[in-house]
Amino acid sequence: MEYTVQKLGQMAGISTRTLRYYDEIDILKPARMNSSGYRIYGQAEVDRLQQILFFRELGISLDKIKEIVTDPSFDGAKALKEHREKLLDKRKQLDLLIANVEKTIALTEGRITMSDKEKFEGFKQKMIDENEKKYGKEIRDKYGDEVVNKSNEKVKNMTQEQHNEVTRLANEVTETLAKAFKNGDPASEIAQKAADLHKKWLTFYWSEYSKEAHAGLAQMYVDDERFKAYYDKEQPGTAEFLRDAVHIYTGFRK
Amino acid sequence: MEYTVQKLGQMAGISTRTLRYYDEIDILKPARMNSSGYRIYGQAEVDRLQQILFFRELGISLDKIKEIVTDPSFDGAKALKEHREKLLDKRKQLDLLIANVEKTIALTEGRITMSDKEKFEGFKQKMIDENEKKYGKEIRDKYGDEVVNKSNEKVKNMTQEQHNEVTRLANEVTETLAKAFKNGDPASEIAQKAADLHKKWLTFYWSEYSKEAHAGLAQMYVDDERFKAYYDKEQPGTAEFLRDAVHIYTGFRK
DNA sequence: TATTGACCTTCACGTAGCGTTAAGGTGTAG
DNA sequence: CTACACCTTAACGCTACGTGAAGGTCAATA
Repeated sequence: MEYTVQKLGQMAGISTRTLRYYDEIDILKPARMNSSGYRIYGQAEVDRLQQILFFRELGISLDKIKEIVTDPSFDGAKALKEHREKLLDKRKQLDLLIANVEKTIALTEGRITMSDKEKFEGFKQKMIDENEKKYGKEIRDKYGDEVVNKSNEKVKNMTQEQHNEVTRLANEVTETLAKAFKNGDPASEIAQKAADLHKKWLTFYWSEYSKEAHAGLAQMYVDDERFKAYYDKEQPGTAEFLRDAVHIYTGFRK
Repeated sequence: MEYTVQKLGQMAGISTRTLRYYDEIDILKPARMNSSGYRIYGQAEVDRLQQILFFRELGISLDKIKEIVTDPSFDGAKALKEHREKLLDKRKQLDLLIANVEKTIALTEGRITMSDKEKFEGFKQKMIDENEKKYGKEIRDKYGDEVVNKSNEKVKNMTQEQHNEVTRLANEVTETLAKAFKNGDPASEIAQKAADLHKKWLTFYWSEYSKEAHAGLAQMYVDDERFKAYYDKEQPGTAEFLRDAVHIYTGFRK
């Protein structure tokens, strides 16, 4: 079977421009050109393109892909591992970014009061770091130990406050869940509220929240006897009920 | 105080090129030019630059930043929220990518046997999706329901196997932890092994693992009575011990 | 057979946010 | 007077293509 740019592109779900570009950078050359200068691809090129697209989906640069697909002795596994490290770093960065953006939103929305603001030790630390970088010792001489000490103190306060809040939330989850369980529908409004409270409670412990992780944790409550017993102690079946509610809440489908 | 490009750049930790670029795109103009055409910045420009760099660190494009810092009535909070959504999408993508890269590594390393390969329903589904996209109905007519059914069956097997494995791991965590607790040092080799096993156990429930989340969960074991009791039921203090071991394991410092 | 319309080709500019020469003027210390 | 550090503008480079523009090719149809 032979293909022109457009046919191959349609098959692979990529543009003709991309194919010409891959030709240009010597990553995928057509099998031959016909008499009119059209690019003609054969089966071997289709296979190679699949490889290329596979690696591309892993976010690997075309340069690396070129090495992988042209040199058969190239250590693809090693490249993949290095790539994984880069991805993990990237995610770490991204998580920090998200946390900072969320804190900023909270600040601008005024959801956090003035005294609360100071609780963002990390945020403040970041500010301090930045200031240090920008103004060197000037600022440190001016505020120095005072700021650091005050800040540490606030962290202690926050921990105390957080603990109160998290305990309150945990109770609320239990209560709401018990009520919801009585009507028996995990999709009901009150059951969904329980799932939402559960999420809020969770976010005190998780630096980042993801629906997948939340759904996974809910499943864990059922799978692990130790946790299951806790949720079931008042009314057997509550663990499953919470799991179902959370799965609906997170949009998770088995 | 007045600054030339280099002085301001050093203060802010950015290059002179960046400052000229910001001038070029009208995001930060110097206060004035001196007789030789040098850029001279004043205090107002320093403040503005700080704002710019702040938003830049949040990963916001210079275009958006321009809107934010030039138009004081611009809804910065809204922009931030939109930006947050983009970041969250990005992280979702990234998580998928990482999962796939890790699966691919496992495959190429042969850590997964042939029969195990088929357990990657998600992976296989991805392959199927790709094939569908590439070859349309051809492939579905050919393999169609057969593949789907077989695949679903495998998932069930996997779930069963996973459950066995996770139960085994949970026991191993408990045993190792009990042994480690006797010598009392959360930094000891055996305590760290317990933390490692705990991580392995966790990864059955979390689609992504992060040290922060792991450390957070460990803290949760202590803070929440319901969980604390489980860990402490054999030997009081085990929950704290596990938390300390995990915090050391993850390199988490309070 | 001429025309239409869908296909193909090669340039070549645009994207974001600067890094990096290159070529040349300015400021100041010795 | 000469170094040498600083400043300027101009312009290409980076990724992985998208998006025309200008023009040739192919198959079907009037």
